[in-house]
Amino acid sequence: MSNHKAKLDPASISISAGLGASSGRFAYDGLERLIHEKARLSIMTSLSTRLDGVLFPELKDLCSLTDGNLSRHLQHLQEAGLVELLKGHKGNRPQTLCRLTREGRRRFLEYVTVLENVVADAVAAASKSESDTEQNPNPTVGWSPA
Amino acid sequence: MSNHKAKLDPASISISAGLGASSGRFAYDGLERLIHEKARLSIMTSLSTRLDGVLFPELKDLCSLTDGNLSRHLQHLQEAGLVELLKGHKGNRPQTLCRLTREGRRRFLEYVTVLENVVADAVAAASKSESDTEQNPNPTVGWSPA
DNA sequence: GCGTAAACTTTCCCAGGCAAAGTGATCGGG
DNA sequence: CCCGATCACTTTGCCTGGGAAAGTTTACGC
Repeated sequence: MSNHKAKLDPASISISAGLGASSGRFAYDGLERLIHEKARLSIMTSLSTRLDGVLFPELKDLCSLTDGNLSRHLQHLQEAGLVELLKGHKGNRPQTLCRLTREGRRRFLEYVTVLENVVADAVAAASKSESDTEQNPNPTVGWSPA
Repeated sequence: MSNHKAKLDPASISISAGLGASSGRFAYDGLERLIHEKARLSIMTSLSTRLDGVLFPELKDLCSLTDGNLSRHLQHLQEAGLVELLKGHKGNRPQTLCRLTREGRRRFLEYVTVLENVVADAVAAASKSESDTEQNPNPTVGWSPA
């Protein structure tokens, strides 16, 4: 009677059994930090809808960012080669046009693919739980609370 | 210096004219930091697929996190009331069962809804650009690079 | 009983996000 | 004309908080 040392309660792994749950099933390695950050995700999404570019002030509004933060994040993205900042002037005022680079577009699309997986996982879980019992007040059998 | 050309170029603002871009179209306010953070997003998604809860070690594998980081993030989520940590023991080893609270489930679902919007925006942009010209090497007419 | 391993917790460091201040040009008013 | 306001950014600085590493406690092997 090896009450200890036993594997996990079979019930608890049965769900993932079919998948042969690999090491990091929910690790989402592809969610690179550079894009994932909320402010930058805003920027990238905005720019992806406007491949011809967006001017700094408008982008600021679209993302609801302050001047400083937008500037900073754009620098990061530029250094990483995801966006290009075309600095010109209208009249004599500076006028920066922000645009995705080809690489930026590629990386963003990659990122979004992973996001789709996250959403898919979450939605699958949500729809499954609808048919399930909501929450089991008495989890894993034979498990003793403190 | 002596360089004054005080003439506004109407062409350069024409781009944004059509949309009447609302304040924060791509701000995604609903992406709360607490959940959005990659590691925590992993945790929340994992737990959402297993409402009966997941044991610490398995969760660690699912998310590919180190002990320390998982512990830390779980604490955050617990303090915020999104997860509950049921500490018991199997044999005499400590055994922590991690589970979404009802509130956690609600908030996660909310979050995912926003994520779906992000994905939808990105996908819409991607499909649109397929039919468009890829990238215009010569943007905004009448706009002068530095 | 001593080292190793499992199952966490705690501590520390520093990247980086956000806000506030700075810059430099242009416009408006008196 | 000169002073202040405004636009379009850039720079600086603080301080959160994420991640690695070290610490702790109990159990098992030899």
